[in-house]
Amino acid sequence: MQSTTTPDVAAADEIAALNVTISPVEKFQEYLATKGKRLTTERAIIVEEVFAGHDHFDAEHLVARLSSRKEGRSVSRSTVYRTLTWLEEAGLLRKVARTNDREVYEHDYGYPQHDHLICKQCGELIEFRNQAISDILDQIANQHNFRMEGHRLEVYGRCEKCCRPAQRRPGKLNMI
Amino acid sequence: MQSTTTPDVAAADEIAALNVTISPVEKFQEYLATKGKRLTTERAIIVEEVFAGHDHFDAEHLVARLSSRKEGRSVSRSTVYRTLTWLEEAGLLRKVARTNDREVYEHDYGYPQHDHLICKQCGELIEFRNQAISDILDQIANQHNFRMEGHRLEVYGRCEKCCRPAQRRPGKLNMI
DNA sequence: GTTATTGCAAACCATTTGCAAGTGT
DNA sequence: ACACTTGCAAATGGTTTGCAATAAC
Repeated sequence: MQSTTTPDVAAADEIAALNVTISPVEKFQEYLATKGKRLTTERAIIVEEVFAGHDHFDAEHLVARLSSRKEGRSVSRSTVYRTLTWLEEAGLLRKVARTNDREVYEHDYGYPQHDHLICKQCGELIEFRNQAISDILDQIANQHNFRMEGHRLEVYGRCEKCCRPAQRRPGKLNMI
Repeated sequence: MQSTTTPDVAAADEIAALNVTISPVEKFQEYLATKGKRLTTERAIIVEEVFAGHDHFDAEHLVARLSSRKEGRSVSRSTVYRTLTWLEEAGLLRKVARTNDREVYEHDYGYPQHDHLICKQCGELIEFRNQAISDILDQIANQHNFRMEGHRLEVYGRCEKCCRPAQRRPGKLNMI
């Protein structure tokens, strides 16, 4: 998993408040149907694994967790990649960053809109939410007669820990 | 080159107004010096080529323009890639998007801060500037004791042309 | 003369794809 | 039966890197 700072408690409440009427699997099922595709065992397994927590993750993480599972069927790398693509199209996931040359995904269904501060040193993703930015983007898109479908905002820099001149070993997991 | 919509005329004025005291090459030279690196002929050629216009471009574009030049020395693919990395670190360029699996660069020196609307259908990059967003980001970074060094905001969707139901052949250059 | 740099070709590596065997309806 | 899927292994393709020859100071 990606090291992650989860937002404040208020966020958790809001998540609960979101009117998630159907489960991720059902939602995916629904999307697949519109494309004449099927909800196979493998696809269901992947969706369940992905929505078991709400951490950020990349394809490799998923492959690692699914390709060697003891209980139940295991899922191949190709299928993971193929399914991630459908999940993104279905609006269940979105790519939010690129770390260590890998696309990082996170939930886009049943989870409030937000963006990230990304630490160049330790790679930590810090979530933040800001309605004003979304509003401004709507407005800008309108001005340009642009039909906005989504956005990706990555703020780069150094996180609090990595800024403090070496005390108790700041993170130095990845990146330069 | 990348298909690009240049900002309004006011922007051009503002560019001129920016107090660019030293040329990109000099600025690069300066940075290289701090790293004990040298400003070689190849590096100068690359910087000049890159700052000849202010279009968006990717490594491949540059390689194409520089590896087969008749006049003057030609520059190899490796050197182009290596130099792009230094130029980014030097603050002369920044990566603004990823199109067709390639990183897209643009000037970050002598050019006002802005972001882009990216058409998923034709790949066009439409620039827009908005001070409010920058201000909000400053504020958010502060709240998290995050030392912001830059950001990358990509707004995805369909551009005006590609939204209009097929009249005079909308762009369909790349992407899906 | 050192030390950094270039160019070439080979290596990398995340992601994609062809294809034969398998599965859902 | 028929179309969609899977898994494997091989291919892709942008980017990086090892290394011997070359250039900058």
